[in-house]
Amino acid sequence: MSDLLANLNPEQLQAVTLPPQHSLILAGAGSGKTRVLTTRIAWLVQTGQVDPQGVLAVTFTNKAAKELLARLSAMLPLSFGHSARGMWIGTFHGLCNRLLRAHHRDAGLPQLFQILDSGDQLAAIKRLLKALNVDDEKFPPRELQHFINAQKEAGLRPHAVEAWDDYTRRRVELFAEYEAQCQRESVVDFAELLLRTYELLERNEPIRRHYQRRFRHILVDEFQDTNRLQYRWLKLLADDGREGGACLFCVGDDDQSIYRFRGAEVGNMRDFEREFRVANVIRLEQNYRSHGNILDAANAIIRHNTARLGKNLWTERGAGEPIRVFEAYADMDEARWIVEEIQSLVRDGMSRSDIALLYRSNAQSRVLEHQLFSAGIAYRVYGGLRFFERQEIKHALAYLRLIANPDDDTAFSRVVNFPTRGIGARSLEALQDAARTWNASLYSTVPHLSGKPGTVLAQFVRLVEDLRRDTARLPLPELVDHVLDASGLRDFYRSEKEGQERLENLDELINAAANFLGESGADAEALAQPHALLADFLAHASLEAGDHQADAGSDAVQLMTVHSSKGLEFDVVFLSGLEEGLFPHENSAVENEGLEEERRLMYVAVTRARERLYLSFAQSRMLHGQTRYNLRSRFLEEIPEGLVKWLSPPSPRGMGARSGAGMRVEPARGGLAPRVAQAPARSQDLGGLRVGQLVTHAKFGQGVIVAAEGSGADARVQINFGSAGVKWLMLAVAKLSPA
DNA sequence: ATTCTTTAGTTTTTT
DNA sequence: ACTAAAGAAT
Repeated sequence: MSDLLANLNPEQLQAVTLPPQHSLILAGAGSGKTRVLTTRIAWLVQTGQVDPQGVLAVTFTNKAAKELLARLSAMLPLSFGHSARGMWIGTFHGLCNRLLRAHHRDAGLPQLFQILDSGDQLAAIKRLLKALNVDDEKFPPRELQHFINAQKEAGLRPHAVEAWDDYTRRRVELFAEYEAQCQRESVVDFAELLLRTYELLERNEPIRRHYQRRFRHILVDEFQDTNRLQYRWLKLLADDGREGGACLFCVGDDDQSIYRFRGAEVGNMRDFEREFRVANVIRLEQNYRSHGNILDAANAIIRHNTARLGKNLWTERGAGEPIRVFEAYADMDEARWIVEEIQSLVRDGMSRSDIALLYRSNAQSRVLEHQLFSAGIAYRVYGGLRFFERQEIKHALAYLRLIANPDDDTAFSRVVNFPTRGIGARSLEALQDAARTWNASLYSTVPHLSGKPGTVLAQFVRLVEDLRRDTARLPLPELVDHVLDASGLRDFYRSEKEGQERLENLDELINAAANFLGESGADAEALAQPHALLADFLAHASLEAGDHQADAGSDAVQLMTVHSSKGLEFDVVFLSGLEEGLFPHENSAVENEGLEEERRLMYVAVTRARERLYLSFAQSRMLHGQTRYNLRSRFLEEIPEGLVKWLSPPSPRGMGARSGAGMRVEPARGGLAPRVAQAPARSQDLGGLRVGQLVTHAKFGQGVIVAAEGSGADARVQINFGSAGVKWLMLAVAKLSPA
């Protein structure tokens, strides 16, 4: 046990050994958050304060859950008499799935209910709109999806939604129709998993009491990312914080809350503190990751935010290197410079996988990839399609879903004519109409159909019936294998010219099934029911879409958005595109507190770096097919000058005023040919001004000329004033002077 | 049923 | 500029 607590700093030790009371741990970036969480659990168990089955640990991602479990298993070896077995460790959605399977009857669901991922949900909504003859221009499916999820996350069923206008009233009706459709098809979307579980616990006292008594300690990771419903869910399980309820131990960092746009509610941290009368708030401020200069920069940036719980990171490591800042003429030059810098780092012995290239939006990866590719540097982009989201995998899963649950109309529609078997839109429309009148699923309506469409469809139904019969006694991997062949999917992709990779992925699906079987620890009884096991596998596929296509093993430079870099760390970090409009993103200006979220994002980006941090921006950048001229990001201004080393001489504020001369750090070769943007011919008469130039306006301050039109007395210029916005000004009226 | 054409959208993403 | 998805034509 002394082992367990050794090497913790005083704050970490305090957090780990807190008495059984509600606690909030404000864990700064790199402060050993996961360590505190795992050690706390291990300590509680080893000191006999709680049985493993009294522990519930909730995370947001499967990755985090796995890491928690792995580290706990290492800390609590079986020989000690305790182990991680019996604990409930998982994501909110994973745990809800588990609860709903266990109590499906009380939750009003069939045992083999299926889970819709976002794509499935969207398809289901589109199908619904079509069936109800709703104009999808007036009610865009995506918007409706967002609306429905927002209601569910607010804990509202259709009857409880307040609608003041006709439009919302109609959306609420559609919400109700959507719910009816899901119930009919025995499917559950992500938000429904949470809401259903919440309602189950709220309405069913015996079940609620059972879990309230069982879980003595509830630990929550990344608490700043919880949404309203998740917070209420926790409150319910912890019996509202009452005497005798579970202890809540929430770990989070309000400064790293970057998912407001998808419903995360930082306010939950304050609410938790108040509603649970949290006496123990512990700040973990010692950072074990980054050098001093990097931390100082991060602290300086985040200090500009007002709504904070307050925290200041410090380190015992030295100041380290200054932060390197580079200004490029164009996005291409920026990328080229980054690549040259990487080449020199690699020459000095740095491994590529210790280098990360971060950017605000995915579109920015293109230029970087292009330059890396030409230079022959191995790189890996995070954030593409994930395994279970691939087309061929989704098709295979749809067949499997039909075996487990023939009423799943989403799965039915997906593969009824894939591979094509002559079932066109007309036949399907007839089937949909019939299904509506019979109030039954598409699958079960087929026998009621007559005529030619009836016979082709009946063949499809027979195919699925055969699949179900022939796989009833097969082990899961063989079951999948059989379905791939009998469905014709394999044949289809074999005949496709580009089908090779898809075939490999299909084989990989068999491996995934085998792995799942191995990890599930299914006993003989479970093995005897392959179709129940199949339902579990399908839930797994929906809940865990698989890794992004990144081979962790290979030595490649890592490219990703700032969002997906959260939780990771690298020796060297390049943060590119630090320009107004890009980072902070222009859309954030109109959002409530949007700028503060952007700043938190910047804070996350900066704190990813261990040793060295590069910040760069470009005067001009191609975006949506147009060259844009941006000012440099205000976040750069927020870093104290003393921490920074300019690799190019700093221009007044932003850019444009400088010509190509005087670049202090010359790139090895290729050069950064001064690439002053060519103004369009029609805008030459601008009295000495040109597109891309930096100017000063009495009221709006400094800005950069983005475009121009007209001439003489009519000449107008469009100027990007950064925080003051983008404006069209008459040259004759506005007093502009070159900055 | 396949192939060509048009159109809209293009911040961030997990479950 | 580029893509994905819907629509129209063959």
